[in-house]
Amino acid sequence: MTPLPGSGTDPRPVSAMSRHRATMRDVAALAGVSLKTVSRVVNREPGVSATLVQRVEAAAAELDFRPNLGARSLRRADGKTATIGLVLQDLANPFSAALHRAVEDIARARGVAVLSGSVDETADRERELVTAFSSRRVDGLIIMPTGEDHGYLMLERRAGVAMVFVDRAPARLEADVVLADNEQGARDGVAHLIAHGHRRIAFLGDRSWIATEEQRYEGFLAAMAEAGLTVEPELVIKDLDTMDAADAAVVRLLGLPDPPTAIFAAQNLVTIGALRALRDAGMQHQVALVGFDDFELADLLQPAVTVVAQDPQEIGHRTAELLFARLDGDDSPWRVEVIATRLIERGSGELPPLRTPHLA
Amino acid sequence: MTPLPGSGTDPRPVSAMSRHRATMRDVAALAGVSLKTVSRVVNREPGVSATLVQRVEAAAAELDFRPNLGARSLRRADGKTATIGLVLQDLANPFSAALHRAVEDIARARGVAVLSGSVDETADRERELVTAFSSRRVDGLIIMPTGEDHGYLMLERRAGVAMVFVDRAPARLEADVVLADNEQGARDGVAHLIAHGHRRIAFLGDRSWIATEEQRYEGFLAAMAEAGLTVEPELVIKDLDTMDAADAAVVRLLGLPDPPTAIFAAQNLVTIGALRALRDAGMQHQVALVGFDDFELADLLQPAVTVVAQDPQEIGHRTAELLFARLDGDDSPWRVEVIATRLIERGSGELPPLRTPHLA
DNA sequence: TTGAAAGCGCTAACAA
DNA sequence: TTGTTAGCGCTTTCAA
Repeated sequence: MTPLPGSGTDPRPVSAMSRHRATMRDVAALAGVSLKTVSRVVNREPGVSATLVQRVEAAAAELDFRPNLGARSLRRADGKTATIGLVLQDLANPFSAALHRAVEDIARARGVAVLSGSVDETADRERELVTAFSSRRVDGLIIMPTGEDHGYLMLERRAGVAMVFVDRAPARLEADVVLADNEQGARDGVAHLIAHGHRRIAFLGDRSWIATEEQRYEGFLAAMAEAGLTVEPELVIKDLDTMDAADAAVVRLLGLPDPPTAIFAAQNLVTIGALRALRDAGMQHQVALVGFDDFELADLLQPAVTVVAQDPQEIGHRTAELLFARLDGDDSPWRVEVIATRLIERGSGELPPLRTPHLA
Repeated sequence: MTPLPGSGTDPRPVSAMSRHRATMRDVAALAGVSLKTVSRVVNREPGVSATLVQRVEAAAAELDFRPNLGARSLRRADGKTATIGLVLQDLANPFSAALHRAVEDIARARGVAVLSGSVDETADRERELVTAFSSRRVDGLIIMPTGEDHGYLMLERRAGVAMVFVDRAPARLEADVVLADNEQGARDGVAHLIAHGHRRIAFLGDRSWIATEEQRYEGFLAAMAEAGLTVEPELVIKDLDTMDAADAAVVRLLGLPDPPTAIFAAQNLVTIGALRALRDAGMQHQVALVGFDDFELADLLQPAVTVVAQDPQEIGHRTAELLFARLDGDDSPWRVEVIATRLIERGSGELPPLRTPHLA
């Protein structure tokens, strides 16, 4: 038996050892068995005598053997890499980060690793990421989609890659989706403002081609219609793609001859931008506000902020579970799973309408 | 030339096509060239005639060829997978999430994908994650370390895996590290409170075995010593591992016969827990507070919260750049890069000391 | 229960 | 400029 690099019988000092990673061959040689026996032990296949199992395991430990999953998936019949890809809009966004963590927890329990990346609402980057993951032969994809045509994913699907969409439905592609009940959530939030006496309610939205935004706007319209209220075009401001844009929009609203008495902010960052504007104008106790999506410290502000909360953890768990069900062979028809939202009353949404000067 | 699955000449409907991914062999056959020529074109090696380049590219596009990076790295001399592993404490934590995004941006520019995972301050999970990444043959590792012995990473290093630590230095291992200037930052924050007249300053810290916590505590001690102030043991509370624990600690402090006039909160969640307790006690305008690490909405609270801000984006960029420098062959001695912190005065840290009843 | 041989998709080394 | 052959580390298939 020849001494192997890294083995205890290797007389060279650690620093002089070659950059060698032990392979199954090395382990087999040290244990005095065949390659296939090592493979059997490593994969816990039955039918190896206890003696050999022990000898192989000792040799593997001795050499710090780490099976090469790339080589394994290359050879295996199912080609599985035990890796999935997660395409998010922005890893640093709290909603995406919470979702990411939830997916990780489910994946980890199955020994699956997660590749992830940010798309920043750019269809090209979504394709780039999918390609990058695809070249690494991920078993499945979880995608928060951007853009108007996801037909390109048919290729991946045909190649046997499982996929589930999250937060938004894909365009032109039938597929599994897990999303929050955006329309109902927005409807609840706006109805809450109406119930507190508001009639002039402003709608502030993110980029309107994002499906969730569209659905939240629909919810706003539905709640207004249900109450027999007309929607004033001057109070609907969309395409607010930054906090500052939302801030500026609220400044504009407050300067109207007949300003809104309440604001429905349809997204995270839009809500925060609106909060800043109200605070800077000293109007945070005069104008009611309900935001879509909860955020840290909403309860510590004055007034505390009433929100329609999504449950990113639940959404992430359900998404990952659906993906793994597909990987396990579930071939039932495409499913759309809708996760309920929850209205959290904290104060800002319960402010009464302010009588505006010219109405007084 | 036989029709290949997925090719335009394949008469079968899409739904009936086999789950086949085109390989270089398929592309070679369709283009009527050898395997090696396809390899050359795919890898943009020089010395292929324009005609063949075009023919190969057309065939590759036709078949939706995606090179298998796993197979490539298996065969290549350098064994590179164009994938790195990122070990964080918690993907959902805003600091970790911002760092993650910064690393992603640098990696993406180089065509490198990022595997990531959460450790939750558990040494075992750190090892598990490193093993999982190692089995997938990542080229490099970025680790936010936990635990008291990182000697086990010598194996990875010996196998040629580059590694850089972030946020904290590893234990018992010489290695590259990028971290915030925790001691100086804490010192600045506490000195700021002292400059505003405070003498009885409480220190609230996270789990004390975390290196950053230790350093921040050292900074606290240094600032106190520099001002000739004695540290009251009853005002030092460590090992606050949740927001609620921090909240409870502040409740306890406020109930002391001689409560502190100022609080230095050495970590993110600790700061928020302290804020809640002060607000619930109605003392947020009476007790000064400086927190370590900035957070969204700190400027919107009343009073707005003075913090020692880290720069997670800068930290992430520098870390990734250092890792890639190592992967590019930089073999200079281990480096410790310290990123400066910045004191942001917003109000809570500038409150004057409250005269306590028994001193009045 | 164990092992030998072939080959997954790709690139290195060499040949034409 | 293009192609042939071998083999990366592993699992499959088949034989002993």
